[in-house]
Amino acid sequence: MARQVTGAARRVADAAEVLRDEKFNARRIELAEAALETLGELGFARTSLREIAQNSAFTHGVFHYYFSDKLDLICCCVRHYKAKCVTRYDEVVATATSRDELTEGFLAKLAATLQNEARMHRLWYDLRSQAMFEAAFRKDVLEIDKSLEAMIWRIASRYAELGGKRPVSSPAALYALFDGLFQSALLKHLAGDKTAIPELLDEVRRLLPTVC
Amino acid sequence: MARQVTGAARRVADAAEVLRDEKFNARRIELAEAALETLGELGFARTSLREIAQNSAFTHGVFHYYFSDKLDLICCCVRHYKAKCVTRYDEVVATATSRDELTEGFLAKLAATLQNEARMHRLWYDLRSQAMFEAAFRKDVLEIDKSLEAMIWRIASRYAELGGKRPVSSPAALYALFDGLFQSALLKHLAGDKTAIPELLDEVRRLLPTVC
DNA sequence: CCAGAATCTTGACACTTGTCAAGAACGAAT
DNA sequence: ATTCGTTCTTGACAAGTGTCAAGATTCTGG
Repeated sequence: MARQVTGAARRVADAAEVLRDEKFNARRIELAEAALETLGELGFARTSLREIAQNSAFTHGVFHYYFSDKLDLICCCVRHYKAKCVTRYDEVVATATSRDELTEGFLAKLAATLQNEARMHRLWYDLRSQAMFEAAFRKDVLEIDKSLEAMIWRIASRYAELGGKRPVSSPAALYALFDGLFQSALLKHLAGDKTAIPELLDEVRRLLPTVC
Repeated sequence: MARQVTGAARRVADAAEVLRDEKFNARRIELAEAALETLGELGFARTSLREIAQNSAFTHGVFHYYFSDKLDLICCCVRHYKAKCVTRYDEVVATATSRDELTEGFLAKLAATLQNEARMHRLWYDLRSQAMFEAAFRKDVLEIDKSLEAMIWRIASRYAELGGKRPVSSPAALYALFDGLFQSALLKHLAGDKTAIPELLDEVRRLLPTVC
């Protein structure tokens, strides 16, 4: 009987703890999201915790309550960023019923991303470069890179399938190609080059049928 | 007569000034080279002028005598880095007399670069990312990117020529592909992945005949 | 309603940063 | 040898950094 009571109490306590953990985690993500704003604006090198706090509804002390240090915060940002990114094209892949439809859906999303989320993406490239110096970032970055590669591979596979073919190169090479093109277009776009986006689209439109 | 004297004096003075300028510039490059050491070690975000000075034979004040500010120094570093980089494969292109020879020469240089100059190259990717945030870097970075694209194109053209073919894709796409592969391999290599280099070589060996 | 825990604010700390200026050391022309 | 312009060193400055701890505030279970 006593054991049952303690068992029940334990369960209640556990549930409470889970709830607290969830709340804690939700807050972490809120903070990470706020941090991503400033990081996307200034880049890793120029972003300080106080700057992040000032551009958000929080005070700089809160960040140390929820994160052990700055790296911890930024790792959380990177991980959170991932979840948003890697499913970007999945709807297009799922709904397209022809090669043309897939192409146009892909290109449209590509252009929109470059246009509207340039800051988030330059941050991604920044952090991926940081991972070459800072070991703490590597695990997460490599994982995201893998997810992005898989994402591109899903598009290419579907595209090939719709044409009754198979992709002619490896997932790694395909990802390298598209990522390289995107990165280059992003830089040009940020530099004010109006032709960057249409040229990327042309290039991809030309490339797709030759690689899949 | 007086005019001739002043003319001669002017010429002497000019020569002296040119000499001083050259010396000044040589010093700038020395300093830039020293800075590149530390930048390659720590990355842009973590490198301070004092750190650069401490890892070199100079004191931190000298840098302000030769450069107007930190950005000026780093721009000089980037520009200097370029000169070293863009001719890396030219000898191979010039001397190879068959597709195999070109392939093996290219792959050997690729592997050596990844092995021995990883720090310089991660710095390049770091600075290219910085250019997405800092407008002052963009001009130089875009220019270097163009030079690297041309370098890759020279290899591909020669490779195609040796097989009596023509490259099947644009210079931009080819550069994106190889740069993307290199960047990914570099990150894996720095993360301690022993297979990164051989896998890159395999990939490139497989790719070359299909793109040219 | 109240005690104790969770959450948040504030201000301080030790340290690093880029920049600059005063002057020392040096070199070359007179 | 002296003088003058170049080159370099040193030390200081203000601003900004991550981190932390003491206390205020808010939330919550009893």
